[in-house]
Amino acid sequence: MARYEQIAGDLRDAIVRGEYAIGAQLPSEAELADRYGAARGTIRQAVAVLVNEGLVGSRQGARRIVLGSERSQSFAELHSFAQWARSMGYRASGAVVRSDRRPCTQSEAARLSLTPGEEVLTVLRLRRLDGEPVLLERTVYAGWIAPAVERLDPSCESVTQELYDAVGLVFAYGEHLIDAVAAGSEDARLLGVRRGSPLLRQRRTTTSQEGRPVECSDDRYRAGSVAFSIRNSTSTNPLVRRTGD
Amino acid sequence: MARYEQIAGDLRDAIVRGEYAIGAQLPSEAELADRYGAARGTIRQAVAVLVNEGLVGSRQGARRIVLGSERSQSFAELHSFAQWARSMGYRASGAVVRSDRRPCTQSEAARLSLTPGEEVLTVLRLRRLDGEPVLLERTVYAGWIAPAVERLDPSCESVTQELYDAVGLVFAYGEHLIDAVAAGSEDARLLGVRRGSPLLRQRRTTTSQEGRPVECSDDRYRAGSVAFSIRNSTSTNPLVRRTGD
DNA sequence: GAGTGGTCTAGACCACGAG
DNA sequence: TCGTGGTCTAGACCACTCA
Repeated sequence: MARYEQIAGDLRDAIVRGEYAIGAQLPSEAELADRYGAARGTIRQAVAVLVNEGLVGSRQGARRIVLGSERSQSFAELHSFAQWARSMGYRASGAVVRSDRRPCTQSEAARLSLTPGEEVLTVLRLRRLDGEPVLLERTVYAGWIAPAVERLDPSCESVTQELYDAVGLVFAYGEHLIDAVAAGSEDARLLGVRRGSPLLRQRRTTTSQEGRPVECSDDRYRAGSVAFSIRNSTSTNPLVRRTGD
Repeated sequence: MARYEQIAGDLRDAIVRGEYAIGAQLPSEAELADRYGAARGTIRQAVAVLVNEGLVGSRQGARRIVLGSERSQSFAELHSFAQWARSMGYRASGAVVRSDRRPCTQSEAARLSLTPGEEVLTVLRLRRLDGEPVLLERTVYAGWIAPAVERLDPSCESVTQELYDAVGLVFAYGEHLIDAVAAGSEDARLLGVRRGSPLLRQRRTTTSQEGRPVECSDDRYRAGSVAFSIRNSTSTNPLVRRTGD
């Protein structure tokens, strides 16, 4: 592990332990450099990690301050519902409801960098948390990955994990659009809610390490089962409002 | 403007103009350093901006690649509905429906770093986009900022802007919890939707530059009016799933 | 093995904040 | 005014990817 990661971890632990209260000042860069025997650049890199996590606030001229003390999830595995569930202590399961090959639409072609009409694989998957249905995924896979997806166990726990094991595919980058929709009749039936009741929708496009679009998906969570959490600051802001589209 | 910001802007423009296609490689750091006459560190800082925006992907050992080409919003003003609306070409308006002082609850005390029972100001505000009601804000302000909030014009366009002008307060940091809920009867009446219809809810806590909690709010968007957009990668991941709470 | 990005150092100057 | 974080440089070594 890199030196700056160790230092970041050390500082994070101190914050989580409550050694620095919320609103309290962190030591200056010079002092930290001294304490850890590292160059100022390394210290800055370490503190930048905490700033990105939203635990620490930073402004030119003033000492850095502690903003929060809650340890967030390990971020590395957002795309895997199963891995997230496990880390939260839930038992995740899933089942393929339907699976079809068909030519892609215009908009799918654009989102997956395909030529219109090229074949894609669509999969409807129901995901459960401790047996409770919470998520309905309507996923469109690019044709080139379709065979590997079709070979998967329909009730496998983690598609992400299985695809990595099978063909070394890593879901590296994602774009997400989050809004609320009313449950359609199929949604309602499978998720066990009333038609028209609120669902949290996450439309995403996932890309491989090489920048190749792999899948796009319309995921619908039962209301009350899951929320998305984001931390930000005026300077670094991952969250963008968009008009519904 | 800093040198690295200029370079980042230059590269971003080139990507947006399509000079680098999606999936294409960016020039190496050495080449960019040469081209811009800057040190490698400065180039790295510039490229890091694009990586954070999700436009560019980066892995050790391989050339950086272009992931997307859509210009995201200027991020600096997330907390201001009005400023976001203006930048999107909409006309924002707002009106205070109700405003009350009362002792804070236990959970509000925790979220705003107050002592239980301390007085807070609660404001119910309806926000419109081009005249259409789209957002209902139920905001709880810490007592120390309440007087400034009460002096505001009830129909002022941007609370953020007005508070900055009036008392120099900057909303610097935020924590957000996003989920979907059914419209209650008050929600339905004010937003002009049916009771029980889906709303996108954003619960947030906002903090001043000094790390002092200012307000927490329950914001509900009419479905279809707005979506939240997020870009991420396996290494830098601002988005965290949480169980509904 | 060559090229590339990731880490780290040591030092400089500047812009901003707080007292 | 002085301490602090923000920017920038120049050079070094390492880990990784890819042909």
